[in-house]
Amino acid sequence: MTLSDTVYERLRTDIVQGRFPPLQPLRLEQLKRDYGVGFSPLREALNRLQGERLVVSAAQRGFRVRSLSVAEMWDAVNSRILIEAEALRLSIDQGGDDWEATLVASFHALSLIVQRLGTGAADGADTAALEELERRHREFHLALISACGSTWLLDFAAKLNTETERYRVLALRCATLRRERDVGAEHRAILDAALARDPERAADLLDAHYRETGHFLEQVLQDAGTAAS
Amino acid sequence: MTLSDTVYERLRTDIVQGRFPPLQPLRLEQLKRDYGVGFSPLREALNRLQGERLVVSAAQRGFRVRSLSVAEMWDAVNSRILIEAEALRLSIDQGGDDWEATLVASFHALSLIVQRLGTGAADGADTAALEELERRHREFHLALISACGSTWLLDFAAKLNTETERYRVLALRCATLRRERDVGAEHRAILDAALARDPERAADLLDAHYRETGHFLEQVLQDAGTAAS
DNA sequence: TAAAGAAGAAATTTCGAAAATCTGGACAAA
DNA sequence: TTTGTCCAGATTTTCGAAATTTCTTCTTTA
Repeated sequence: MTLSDTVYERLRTDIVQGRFPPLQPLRLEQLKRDYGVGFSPLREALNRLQGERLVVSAAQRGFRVRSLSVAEMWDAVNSRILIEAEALRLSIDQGGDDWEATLVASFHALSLIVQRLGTGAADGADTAALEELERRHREFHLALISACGSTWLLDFAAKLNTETERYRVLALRCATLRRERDVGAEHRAILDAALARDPERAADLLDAHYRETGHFLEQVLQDAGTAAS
Repeated sequence: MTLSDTVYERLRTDIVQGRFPPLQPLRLEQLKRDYGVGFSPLREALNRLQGERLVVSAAQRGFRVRSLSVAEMWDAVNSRILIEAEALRLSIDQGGDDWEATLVASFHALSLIVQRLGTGAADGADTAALEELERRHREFHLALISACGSTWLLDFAAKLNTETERYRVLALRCATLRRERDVGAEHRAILDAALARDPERAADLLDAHYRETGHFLEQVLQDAGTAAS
């Protein structure tokens, strides 16, 4: 693990977590001090983040955090539906026993932490638990498509996941309203369809799941926007 | 335009054109001499190329050109079909007069150079003309999907295009057999379906076009493989 | 002979200084 | 007032040396 890799991951999470506001210039001198590294690993990390579309750069003008908007959120959500629905169909077609095993396991791990958070401490307070929730959520959705056999689709899905994660984090920050629908039930339905080897039903459920999440995020962002203005 | 950008583009074309054999380590000292630049712009360019999956890297072990294989080619082709077919449907739905204009224009430009190459000089000799053909071919396919309104789909399509270009270049290098089918007619059929605003027919034709190209590339690669062994 | 280890060579990675470029403001000219 | 130019400070970008790690080769040992 090189310094570049470390800085890359730290910058990545800091951007996804919204530590740097969108469109804010990322000053190298400041990052140098904050992360305690030289220019080289910083610039290498930023160049990689550009490929993931987390930052944008203009020649001689350095790097900025990429913007956020409702329109861009829907672009990411729709693209994600297209790619993950197909990857899920392929996984259902090609996945073996080991795939089913990791699928059930990751769903169970997700259910456990959802239950714990639902019954346990106050919501929003325990950031560590929320990060663990996000991690297991990502693991479950990754497990669904992990047997698709396409490195490109998995690559694209990962990029779109981090992109949409930026919006989920933002929603958690400024969400006063609670989520009405039962996301756990949606996950279970997708799992059931996958285990039943029904590609079309599974893909449709995944589509609806992401679309619902998109509507939820849109509502939160708009409420936050009007509340802020 | 910074030095990093220049080096990035040069490395990119050199890799796509097959100047560096797949899996060969890219020695920084040698690249430094070849391109006449320091370490910094080189490493920045390589980090960006990693995001496009043209090179791979291992910690403390530098960069290598990514491998080529028939299986990976089909992965890229199938992913490309999924993404560009959807982008084409969206373009047909949302494209205006200006879209149709650039579409017709880019098709015409492509037809011109195809005609010139067909009747003109010996095939394979004029590399400049072949590069221009490749450029216009890319322009036409980009024009088809340019009105889709999704930055993510356009981004993915661009990456997959350069990936498949690696195989097209390879095929041009070692192809002794000539291509039987009329690619120009396929392009015209796609153009007609797009102008007729028939999304399903256009998507199906695009699908068949890329699939056919995939079969062609597979055959060339296998022939080259058996001929070499 | 095979395996393990050490020394030397080669390559990558990182750092900070230096060069190149941009930004904003002061000042002059129209 | 507006427009254009030039300078100083700030910032990005590039370079080559130094530090770190990996690879190679030779030697030793069982």
